[in-house]
Amino acid sequence: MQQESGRRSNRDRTEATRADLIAAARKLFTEKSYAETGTPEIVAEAGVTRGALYHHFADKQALFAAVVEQEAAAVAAEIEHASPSTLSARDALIAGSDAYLAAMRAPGRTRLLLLDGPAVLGRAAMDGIDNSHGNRSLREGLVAAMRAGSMMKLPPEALTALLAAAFDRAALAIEAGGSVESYRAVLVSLIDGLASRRQ
Amino acid sequence: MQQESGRRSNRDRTEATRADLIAAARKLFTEKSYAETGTPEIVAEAGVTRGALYHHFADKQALFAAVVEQEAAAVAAEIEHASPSTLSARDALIAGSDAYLAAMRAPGRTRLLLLDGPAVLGRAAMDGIDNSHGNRSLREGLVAAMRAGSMMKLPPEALTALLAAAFDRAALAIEAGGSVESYRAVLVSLIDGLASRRQ
DNA sequence: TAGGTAACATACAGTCTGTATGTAGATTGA
DNA sequence: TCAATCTACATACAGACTGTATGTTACCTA
Repeated sequence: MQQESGRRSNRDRTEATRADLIAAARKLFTEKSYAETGTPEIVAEAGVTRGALYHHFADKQALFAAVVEQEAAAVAAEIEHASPSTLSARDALIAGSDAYLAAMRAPGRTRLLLLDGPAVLGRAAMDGIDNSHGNRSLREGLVAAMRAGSMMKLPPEALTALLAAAFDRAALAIEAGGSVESYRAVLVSLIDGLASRRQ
Repeated sequence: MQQESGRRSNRDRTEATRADLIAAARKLFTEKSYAETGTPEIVAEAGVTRGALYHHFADKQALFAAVVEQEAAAVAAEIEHASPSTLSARDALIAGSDAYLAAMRAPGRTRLLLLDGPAVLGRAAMDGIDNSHGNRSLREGLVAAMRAGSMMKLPPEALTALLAAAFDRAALAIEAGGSVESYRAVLVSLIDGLASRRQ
C-alpha cells in the first residue's frame, strides 16, 4: 500500500520531474526563445532546482532536444490523426500538408521546430527527428504516388526534404501574417506540378 | 609631432575598425556559431577591445546583423554576376538556382544565413534582408515568367518564399553531403512543374 | 588653439552555465 | 529486516560572458 504523498518510487519521481522540466522548458522556450531562457527560470517554473535539471539532462541543450522531440512527435500525431487513408495519393498529400499547416499554428511551435531547433541542434539532428516522426509519412506518400505512376520519378530523399522545406516556410509565413490561401495555393501547385504529364 | 602611422581621420578609423570587427566576427561565427562565439574572442581576433565593439555596435546581435547583411549582399552579387540575362525565363531561373547553390558552398555560409540568421534575427528580419538582396531577382524572374505566360499564375510573394525555402534546404542538404544532382533535379522539376500546361 | 566630441580602453556589476559536493530517501542483497 | 549502496535531488562554487559606466587620448571645429 502506498501513501498518498510521500513514498514514491524512484521511477515515478524521475518520470514526474522530467515531465515537469520538459513542460516548463517548452512553455518558456516557445514564449521567448532558447537563448533568452535561462535554466534558473526553467527550474523555477517547474518547481525544482537546477540540481534536478542537471541530474536528468546533460545540459540545457539536451533538455531542449527533449522538448523538440516531444513537440515533433505531437505534430506527427496530429497529422496522422487527421489523415483518412482512403484518399488518392495526391489528395492524401494535400490533406497531409493542410494538417501540417494547422498543427504548426500552435503558439511557438514554429520557433521551436523551425528556428531554434535547427540553430541549436543542427540541421542533421533535426532531419533525424523529422524523419523519425512527421517526414516519414510524407516520404511514403511521395513514394506511393511515384510507384502508382501518378507522380514523376525523383530521388525520394531530396524530394521529401525540399517539399518539407516549402511546408516549413509556409508555416512560418502564415504565422507572420501571410495569407493562408496564397501559400496553400502555391503548395498545391508545387505538388500538382510534379504529376506525371501524360496520365 | 605626427608619425605617419598615426594621424588618421575619425571616419577612416571608424570604417577600418568596423570592417575589422565584421571580418573577425564573420570568421568566428562561421567557424563555430553565434552562440559559441564570445565578444572577447571576436575583439581579440580583430585586434581591438570590447570597448570598440560596443562603441560601434549596440550589442553582439547588431554586429551579427551586420555580418549577415554583408554576407547576403555577397551572395546576391555572385548570383548577379553569374547570370547572363539572354536566357529564357525558365533557363534564367535554373541558372540562378545553380548560381545560388554554388554561392552557398562558401564555408559556413549556410550556418550564417540559413541557421543562425533566422534564429538570432528572426524570420521577418531575414526576409527583409533576403528581399533587399537575392530574393528580389528570383521574384522578378518568376513574375516575368508569369507575365510571359510560360508559368502558371500564382501569388508572387508566396511563390518566391517557398521556392527560396526549397533552394535553402537544398543548399543545406548538399553541404551535409547530399547529392548535388538529386537536389538539382528536384529543383528543376519543381520549377518546370509550374510551367503552364498548354504551351 | 581651446573647447568639445568622437573613438576608443578599462573597470565593474549582474547573470548564466556547468560542476563538485552534500544529503535524504529508495533499493537491494544477505 | 537491516545495513550497504545507489538514486534523486539541493546547495555551493568557479569560470565566463554580456552590457554599462567611466576614464583617456586623438581628432575636429570655431
